[in-house]
Amino acid sequence: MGDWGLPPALARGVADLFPAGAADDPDAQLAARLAQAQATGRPLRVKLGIDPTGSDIHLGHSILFRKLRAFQDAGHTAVLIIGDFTARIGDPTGKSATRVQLSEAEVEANAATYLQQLGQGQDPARALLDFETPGRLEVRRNSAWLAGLDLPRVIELLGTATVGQMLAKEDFANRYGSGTPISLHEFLYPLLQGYDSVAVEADLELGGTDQKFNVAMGRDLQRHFRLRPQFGLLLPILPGLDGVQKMSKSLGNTVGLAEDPLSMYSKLEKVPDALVDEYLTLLTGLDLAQLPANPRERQKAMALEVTRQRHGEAAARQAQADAATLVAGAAGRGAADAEVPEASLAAVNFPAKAFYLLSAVGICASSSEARRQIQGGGVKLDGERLADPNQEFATAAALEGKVLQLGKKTFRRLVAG
RNA sequence: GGGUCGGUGCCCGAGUGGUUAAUGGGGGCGGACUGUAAAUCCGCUGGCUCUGCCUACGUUGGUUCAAAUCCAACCCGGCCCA
Repeated sequence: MGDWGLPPALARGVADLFPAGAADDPDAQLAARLAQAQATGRPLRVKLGIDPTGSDIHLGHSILFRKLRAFQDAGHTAVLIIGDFTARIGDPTGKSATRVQLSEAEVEANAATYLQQLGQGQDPARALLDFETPGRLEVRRNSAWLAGLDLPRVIELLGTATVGQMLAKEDFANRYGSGTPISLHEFLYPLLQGYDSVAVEADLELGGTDQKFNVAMGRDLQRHFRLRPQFGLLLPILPGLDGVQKMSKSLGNTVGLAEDPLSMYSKLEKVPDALVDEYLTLLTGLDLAQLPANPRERQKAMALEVTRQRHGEAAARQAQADAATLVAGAAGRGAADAEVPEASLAAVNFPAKAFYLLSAVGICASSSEARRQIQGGGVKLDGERLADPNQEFATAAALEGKVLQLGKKTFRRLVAG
């Protein structure tokens, strides 16, 4: 990755930037366009679209928001597009199957959660985006212009792309090649995303590297509608905690922004060594050269910094200390001192057998699973291994205040209703 | 619309009348080891307050003492043809 002629805060972690033509051409070189914006006093409109298809934002998404924030801080306008309409089609990118379509209500609820997690109405010091400074943020919903498109307009859009172009797109090509169904409406998705760029008159669109096709489509459409085509600035796809696949909720390898400090820290401090520097680059502003060379120390530094961004210095330090205590195996007293999520005994009917307790308290997904975990030796109560799934607890009083542990990293302090 | 092949547990994928929650692999979880990791080894991987009872092989019916396995209709998909 070069510096692309951009200031460090904007250039950090960039995977691709296009077009990249003559250095002094503000239509072909982002650095030149930035200079032009500076000179004319007209900030750039930086577009980032998110489809509210899930309920949580995770670190994989956050790298895009961080970049958007960097543009805000440089004085530009972030145009955050809530894909409330496109979410109902589903972006076929990266999908091996047609996405399930969502209802309007689901989409709305997700959108609200997203904004909250991005920092709307939250402490500005920990907010991901700048919601405060006037002129730095526009939040738009694409149903505003997409829901009312009439058929002639849709046909016009469809006429700007060819089947060949669509099938050249990797995801479609794979699916077509392997005989997996592709619905026609999925071809519409890139066009609609591109049309968003037309509607908001974007100067620049941010996206993951997998968005190149869609971002390029935006340029084509803007040209078609006689607008100045946007730049595309692409960031790497953040690998998930497994270090192999991209971070994605459905793969269960995510760290959510809404997670508590302890679980955030403990997940991050054990990412594969090979990933640590990438996480540092994409998720923090730390100078890699200044960090200790020892991989374990780098993991900790990364985990601490990411947790700090979200939860503040004190909470992050506490999480680090707690994580050390918990994992040291001192589950008994040690864990009792640490910050352990609580689990209510209110829903438990006594007398309760051990396996039932585990599921009733929510630490295991089912009582059968709980039974297996106990039999597998993975469950401890106040540091003592439970051996018998059928062990009975007569009353809640006998359990209150104790810490139930599953494996090495799942703890629940039992509290009365 | 016609022909043909196919729809199995989180995923892939065996299984074609009868010990069975259903071979194997992946993934996941747990144990040992370790740097809280990786690699390796071991165990588990439908549900239920469970020494038993439920629900499962696209859907619905049917044939059988007995079906994921046979029959029918329907739904969904791939490919070829139109």
